Amino acid sequence: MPTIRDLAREAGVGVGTASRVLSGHPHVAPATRARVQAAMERLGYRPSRVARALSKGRTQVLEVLVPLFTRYFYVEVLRGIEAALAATDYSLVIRTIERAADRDRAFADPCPRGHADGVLIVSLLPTAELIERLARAGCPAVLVDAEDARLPSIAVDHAAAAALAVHHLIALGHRRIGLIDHPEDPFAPVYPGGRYQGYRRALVEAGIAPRPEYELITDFSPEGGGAALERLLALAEPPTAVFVGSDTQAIGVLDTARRHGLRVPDDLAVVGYNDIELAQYLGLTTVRIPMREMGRRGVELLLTLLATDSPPPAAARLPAELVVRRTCGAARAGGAGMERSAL
Amino acid sequence: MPTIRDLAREAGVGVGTASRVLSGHPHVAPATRARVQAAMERLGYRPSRVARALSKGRTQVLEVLVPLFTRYFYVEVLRGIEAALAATDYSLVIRTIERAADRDRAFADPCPRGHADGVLIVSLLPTAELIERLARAGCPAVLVDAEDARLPSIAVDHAAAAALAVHHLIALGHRRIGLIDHPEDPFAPVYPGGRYQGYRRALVEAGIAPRPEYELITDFSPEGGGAALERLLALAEPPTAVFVGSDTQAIGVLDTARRHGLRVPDDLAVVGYNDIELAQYLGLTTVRIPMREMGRRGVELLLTLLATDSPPPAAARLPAELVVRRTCGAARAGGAGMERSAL
DNA sequence: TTGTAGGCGTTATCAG
DNA sequence: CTGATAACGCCTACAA
Repeated sequence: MPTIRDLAREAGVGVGTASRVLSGHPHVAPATRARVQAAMERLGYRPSRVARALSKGRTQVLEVLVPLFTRYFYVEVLRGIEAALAATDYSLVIRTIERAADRDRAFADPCPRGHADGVLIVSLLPTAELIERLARAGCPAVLVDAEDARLPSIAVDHAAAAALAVHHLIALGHRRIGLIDHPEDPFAPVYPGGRYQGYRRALVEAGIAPRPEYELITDFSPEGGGAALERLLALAEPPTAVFVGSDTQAIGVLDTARRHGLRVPDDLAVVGYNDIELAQYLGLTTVRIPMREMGRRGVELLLTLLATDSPPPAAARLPAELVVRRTCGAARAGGAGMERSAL
Repeated sequence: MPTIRDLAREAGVGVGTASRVLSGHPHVAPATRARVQAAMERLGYRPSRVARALSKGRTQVLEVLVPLFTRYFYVEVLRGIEAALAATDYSLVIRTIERAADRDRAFADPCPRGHADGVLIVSLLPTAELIERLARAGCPAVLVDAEDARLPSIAVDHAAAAALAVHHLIALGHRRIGLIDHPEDPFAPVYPGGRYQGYRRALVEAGIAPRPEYELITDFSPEGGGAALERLLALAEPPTAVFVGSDTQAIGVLDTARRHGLRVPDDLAVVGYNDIELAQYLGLTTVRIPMREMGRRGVELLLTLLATDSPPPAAARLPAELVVRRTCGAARAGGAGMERSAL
């Protein structure tokens, strides 16, 4: 592999000049520039990113810390990040945190001496130690789908989003509304009980007394959702509607309802959470969380921090949105699209 | 940020010694090693990855080129890659190729002068130019879900996998079998018509004459699948079974069938392709493609190339597997699990 | 076993 | 406008 020295020799110029044309510096004679470019072509020369990084103190790499690669939610966030980065010349290194040990390892040394100019922390709560370390290393970081007063962030008010769903069910006349939720990831208690709080708040605001037996926490899976519904149906006075903390669990809820001969939404109204792709094919009414948007905005914020000398730390909250489909019983009369019929 | 020089001074040793304990070199006196480690602790010293990379000529970074971040298939492959890498101290930089232009840009400069020690190319066919460039740069590369004689690869025989599905339908007594497939990604014609070939081959082997009007190519989406089925149903003699080139399209097929009052599998048997997570909840019979496994094996192969001096180029083919569920009409009598009932 | 010096490929500084 | 030359932080002989 030719180095910049080879390039300079080939072009008959000094390395300084060669470097200048590489970096697109202005003060180079057009003729000289052309000579160097021709030499580049001949040699098939490509500058070394690492050498450049060492010299400039910038790697042109952003790192993202994200839990559970597989989950649709995170993939969508990543997608937003990726899209926002495509236009820039930053590379993206992704680090998945699946176990608490991973978290500690990743948090032990983020960009500091590492290879990244900045970090995007998704749905994870940084430890005080990490924050301190980042600050000391002058490594900008932004939180996505998480909040901490010490760091800029792009988040969603999950309590408000959940309340949206429950208010909707109340408006449809339901008084007995169950909650089927999933536990927060143990190592990522980003919004402890956010949805639960929103659920409770909505009930209270409507003057409905919460019933503890209606509030269930189960696995983040269709099976988990189905099992929870079984328990609700076994009650002396089962709910007439359920708010499910994830569309994934809602799949199991719908399935179990159908197996019990319950008509959705007539016998049981169901509202999910997240608005995964599948939701529309199930006709699932759900709360749309702006996943890609959060990723995109997170990148924008981080790039701003990177560019600006005086980092303006900010905390933005994106709105969630209720998507009304078939399973809540409030579908608009018209438009019998595919979304109305899958279950 | 302290450098290795600060560390050496703090520990009262030379930089050489400091470097040796950092790299875990053997010839260091235990007492000296302890002193250096204590100094590391005090200073909160972290070695610079870029400096090390420049010096050693190794970045400890692997790059993966993958089309369409969003697609379940690729996410699964990435997941396999990620899992295999978690145990190592390699980082992963992901580059998504969404447009032909992206492809050219990424192919223009892979690891060569870049920041990666090796490349994983997923479901993409490298140009001759890229292969040549990789070779010249001594940058190992492996193909995942793609094949090229000049590069080691981990792939699946999509024609054989498709034949698996069609043979199954034939064995169930079907003679009129339709094909609903999606176009290969225009810039990634990895297995041109692989599924189509398998479909045709299976028919021919069973002595069934192919009917061109049964062979449809539509969008990679549920809507695309649904629309295709509409066309098949409009035929004078509609098929009694369809093999669908992706589970995503099969979702639309099932939905459309139901809307037409067709019972699946009695009136129409359906077999999908890929075995996405949702397939089990739809009771969809499908062909399981070992997505994660391909990713994992790809990494293993690449790491071997990286470690070995004499790169043993290999080409492995992983077997696909038919997953029999409800939509083909061959479900086993027992076990009425959730998978049997979602539609 | 340990310290010193040279080099990895660029960029930035500073004379010319 | 251009050409040397000193960093950048680390690793690896080589010498002690």
